Amino acid sequence: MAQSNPPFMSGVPELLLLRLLNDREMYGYELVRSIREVTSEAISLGEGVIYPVLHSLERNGSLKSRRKPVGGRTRVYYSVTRKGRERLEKLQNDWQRIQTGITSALESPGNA
Amino acid sequence: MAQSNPPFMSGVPELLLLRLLNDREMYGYELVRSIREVTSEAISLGEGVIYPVLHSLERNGSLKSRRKPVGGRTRVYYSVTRKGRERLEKLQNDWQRIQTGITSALESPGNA
DNA sequence: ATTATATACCTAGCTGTTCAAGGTATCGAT
DNA sequence: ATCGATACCTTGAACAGCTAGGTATATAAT
Repeated sequence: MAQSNPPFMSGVPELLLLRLLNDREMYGYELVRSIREVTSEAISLGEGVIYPVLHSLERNGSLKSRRKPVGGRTRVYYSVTRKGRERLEKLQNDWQRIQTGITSALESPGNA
Repeated sequence: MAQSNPPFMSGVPELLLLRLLNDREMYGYELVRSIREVTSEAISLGEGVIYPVLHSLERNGSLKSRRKPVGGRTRVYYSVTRKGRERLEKLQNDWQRIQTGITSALESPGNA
């Protein structure tokens, strides 16, 4: 037994990936750099994080992929499915909630 | 080797505890409920999370505790040390950074 | 009396996320 | 021919957080 819920603040990599891919299709290596850029270096997720998440998102039908040869190399481009868009919306709401929660917790003291 | 940096979004429980205790001393059980309240139920950390964090914060000198008997039971009140205040400041900055990073990542697309 | 609920402390053990560190292969530049 | 960048991937370990327990006292209900 003892089935564990995911840690309360996980799912952020997933959120970022879905958010970026919702604009346009991208490939893994590109996403790694892109996340660094759009977060102004605040968040840096390595390939060891990105690839597994992409694979699991594809497995559960949130993403679909197509292989595209580019100059000898092959890129795997991912794009968001309808299910992925639903997932994105949920994650965005979750994030909004906890973000707001923490912000209000950090605000000044018992000054009701 | 392979010494690992802490996961990029951890330390939030720590942050919340230090932040609350910076206003006034509190005891563990009280903090559990308090975190739920101040975050409008967005974040709910059980005793299994809170107590170990309190202990480790005390061990590294960020918190000090005093036992206080209240009607037969004994409460352990924690308060923030100078070192804890420094730690709080650091964690607040960290949080601010990643919070800002994610927010900007979630904003609209390539509309430069 | 006894059961139940709330308070108040704590720990052990699992598991999922994330991390570092590898490995493969192609390409362009030196 | 070697190097760095691109591009894909996986393995193994570390660690934070979760569930689920356990102890004990006080109070309220049965």
